[in-house]
Amino acid sequence: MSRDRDFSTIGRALATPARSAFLNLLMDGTSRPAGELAQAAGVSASTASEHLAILVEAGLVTCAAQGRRRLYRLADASVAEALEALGVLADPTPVTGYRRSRQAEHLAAARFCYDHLAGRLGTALARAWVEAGWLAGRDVLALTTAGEDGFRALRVDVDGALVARRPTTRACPDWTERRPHLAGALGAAVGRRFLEAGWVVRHRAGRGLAVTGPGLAELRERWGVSLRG
Amino acid sequence: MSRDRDFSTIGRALATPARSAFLNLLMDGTSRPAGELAQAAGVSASTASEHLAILVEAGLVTCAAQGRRRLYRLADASVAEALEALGVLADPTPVTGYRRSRQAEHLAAARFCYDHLAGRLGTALARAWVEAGWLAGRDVLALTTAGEDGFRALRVDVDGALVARRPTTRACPDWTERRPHLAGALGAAVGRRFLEAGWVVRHRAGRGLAVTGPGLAELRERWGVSLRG
DNA sequence: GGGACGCTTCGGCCGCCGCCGAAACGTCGT
DNA sequence: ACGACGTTTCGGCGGCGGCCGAAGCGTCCC
Repeated sequence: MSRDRDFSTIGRALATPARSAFLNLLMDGTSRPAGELAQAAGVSASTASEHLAILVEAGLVTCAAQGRRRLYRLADASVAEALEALGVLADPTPVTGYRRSRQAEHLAAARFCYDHLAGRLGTALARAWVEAGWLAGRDVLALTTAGEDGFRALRVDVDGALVARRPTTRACPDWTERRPHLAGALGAAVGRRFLEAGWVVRHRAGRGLAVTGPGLAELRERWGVSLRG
Repeated sequence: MSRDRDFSTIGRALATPARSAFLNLLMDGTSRPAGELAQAAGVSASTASEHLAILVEAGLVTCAAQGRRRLYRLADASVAEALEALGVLADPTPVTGYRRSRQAEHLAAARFCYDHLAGRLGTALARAWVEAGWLAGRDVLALTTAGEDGFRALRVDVDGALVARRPTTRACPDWTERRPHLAGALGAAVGRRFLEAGWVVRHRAGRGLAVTGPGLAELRERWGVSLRG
């Protein structure tokens, strides 16, 4: 069975709560220093370092030195996709402590899922773009010709997304909402454009996104998108 | 971070070569007794029983008693999808022994990927159906209106696939070919139809498919599909 | 250059887990 | 009813791996 895949090595890499926590923290596509990951996961710096080495060894995470810090991030979009698929199977971890609620609410509103918009913002946009005829297939989110023009008008790099090596569009299951949001090369291009235009801003330390005033008004006017829970 | 997913429990479930081998054996959607899995993975019956209990506990496989035997199978299509996504990251296990070559060749030609056709057969069909205009998007495989009629003419249950809870179509990365094959509700409907019509037959003990004479001729005539490597 | 800082490496401890054989349990066939 | 068979449970062994503190290494800052 030379076609068999070895799930055990990757499985081992995922198999501890600390490493799972690290991956969750990195799933928004950000780069984070080892110390921050250690503190967030509640392990000592030395333990975190060992865990991170294992994740790098497994090819799930890459490390970039920046001065005396080392920044870790997911290795690849395919890693994020695999973790998303696994997340569909995994139960959400129980809420620990009441301080989480505001934070969780914040994340549910708008966040990045590796390189594309997720949360209520991501799913609402996907829904709106399907209704506008820009994307076809409620659960497929295929780009239509109308969508090509529409996204171009938003100054999203549609042409780059059309010739990218990975699929132009992909429906990514949103863990907090029940609906998919837009991923794939176009999803990433949309995310870049939203950041570049300042419609969303990455939250400093946290994982969420702030939606700026003009962006929020634009969203509500054009697509009837509301971020109310 | 109540949105976090616990990858560690599922990771543990995947984290041994024996359990990885079991999942590989079950990825074609078949149900297999514990003893067969034990023998295939090269562990004792008692060890296999423990491993299978762990996989059941993790929700990855289910167990159905049949007489004095117990048949194990993947729990769900979402499990197969997650394993596919993980398989993209995982290296293929090294070929062990030359006897594998015929077997591997056999699997590369045609096999089931949980509930849909894969291997050269699956990817060639997907390509042909894109060229025929039945599916749109080389890497998306969205169903077109022409495709609805076409698949109906093949007596594939298109309408069931259109209203299924899961996406109608999904592009599933084929590990042996470089191209995607058709998955999702329609992929499963196509697989059922091919079995029902006798165009393909599940191989007795192995994981491959036999393509029957009439089916093969039909494939070649209608879609120019060849199974030659 | 000296000290603070971030990270990794090392050594040692402890617990978990994979492995097996033997025994128990339930089912099938005669 | 009895033995054969498939599977699970149990007990015990051995090794891997997660955890930490201390020490080592490189970088930044005054």
